[in-house]
Amino acid sequence: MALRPVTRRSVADQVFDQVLDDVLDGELAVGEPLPSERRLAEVLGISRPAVREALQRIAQTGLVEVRHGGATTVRDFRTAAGLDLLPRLLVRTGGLDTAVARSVIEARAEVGPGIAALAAQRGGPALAHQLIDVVDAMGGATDPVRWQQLALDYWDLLVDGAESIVYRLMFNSLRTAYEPALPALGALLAAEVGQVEPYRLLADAVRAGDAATARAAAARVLTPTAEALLAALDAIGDER
Amino acid sequence: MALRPVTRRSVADQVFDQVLDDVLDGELAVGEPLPSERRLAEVLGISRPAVREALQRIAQTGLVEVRHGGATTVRDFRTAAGLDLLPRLLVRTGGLDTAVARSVIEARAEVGPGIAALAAQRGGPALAHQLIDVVDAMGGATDPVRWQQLALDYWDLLVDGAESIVYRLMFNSLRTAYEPALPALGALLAAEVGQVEPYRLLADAVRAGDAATARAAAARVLTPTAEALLAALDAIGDER
DNA sequence: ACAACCGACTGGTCAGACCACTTGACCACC
DNA sequence: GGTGGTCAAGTGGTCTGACCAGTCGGTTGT
Repeated sequence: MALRPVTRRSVADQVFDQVLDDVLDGELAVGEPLPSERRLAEVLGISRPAVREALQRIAQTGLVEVRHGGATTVRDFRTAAGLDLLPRLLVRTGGLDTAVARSVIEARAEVGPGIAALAAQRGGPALAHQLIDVVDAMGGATDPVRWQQLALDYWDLLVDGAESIVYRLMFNSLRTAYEPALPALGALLAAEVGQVEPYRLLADAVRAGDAATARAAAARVLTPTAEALLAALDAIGDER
Repeated sequence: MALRPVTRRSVADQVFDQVLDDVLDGELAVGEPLPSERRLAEVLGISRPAVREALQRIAQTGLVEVRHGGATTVRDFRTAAGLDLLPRLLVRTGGLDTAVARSVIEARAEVGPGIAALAAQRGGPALAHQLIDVVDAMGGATDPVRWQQLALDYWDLLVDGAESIVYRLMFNSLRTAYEPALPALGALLAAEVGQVEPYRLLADAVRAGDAATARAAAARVLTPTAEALLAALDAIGDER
């Protein structure tokens, strides 16, 4: 018996999603005014405070601009949106946006080594010890999803060791986008299960405080996954 | 007579800032419940809808968790916050957080070359032409702030050329944090004004589609600024 | 032609009420 | 001792209707 928590979504949540999707899909052109709060409330059959909560949250993400006395207008998300929008761009209208997914994989492969280098400079043996603990756990994992979660834990430690708030925040944003997709991705990444050596080598480089080696080792950790995922995305693209 | 635009901040805005600061400063411990909406409204002397708008916006950033029927609790921003929070972390309680600033500079120097490499692969001569236009404009600029704004425009083009939504969003977040500080930083970066050669070399590498050269050229573009800023931060740290 | 004005419309705020949900205490039962 | 039922208090969710505070565009008077 597989029970799932029931989801109860608030009215404001639904408005938030609906308007956000319309903005991202381009149904509302950039610069175009949204209907007034009163009108939205009437059309949607809800109260104005509920509409306002949704609009204020959207304004918080930077996708619309609310001006007292004037109309609320749509902004260009390519210049206005921040990394927090990534999860919503990655999975849209039910499906996975392959262009966004490619971009995530690229960024992961590009930024990861830099994090590893910083962690090697700053983490020291204490960090290496924690990393090895995770690697040992990975050695015992057989489920691909479980494996990937441990890999995320590994990177979490690495990001901590880098002692960089910017990388920490980047990682959080990427993880938020990446983690929900894990179950769906599990099968694709089954081949990687058991390949602990690259992770161990990276931990060794961290212990030695060798930034250059850590950078190279991180690349070897990330490349297989990146290639597997990009190949899978190509396959999806072909069958369409 | 130097007049500045008057700032009219809405009640909800003020509550938003106040609660956010309390969370970031750790005055509200992680896991701790916030006062109830009714209580907050009473204490602050405002209406409940105004409080709600503020809390919902904070929840949107991930810093608190609102549960129907239960208390609203504080989350750990180190694991819950995304890159959008960066501007608020960079300038806090009036001053610049030097640790955050260091991190921004580091990340900029680390991520920039990757963007340049992608742009070289994908941008081609068309992008290079646009870049050269900006470089020419930089050649005529004498004001440090103006110079830095042109440099941002240059990077904006490069990010466009990289055709990566993730880098685009990262850049937006970093720019949002960086740009407001520009006037204050202007003087520190005066020495860089006129050094257009690195920018021109990078544009050439983009025209040639040479990713490796572009990567190296980007490093040469970024390093002087990074070193100047880090030195300035050291000076600030010393005088305290 | 121009400036001042004014009305219609927009977002901002308030008050008070009721609904939906969580929590914890208490109690009856097995 | 553990189970489940019940209930009250407190919390967030929503609604209504009103008024305040800005913006905008047309009208009016010069």
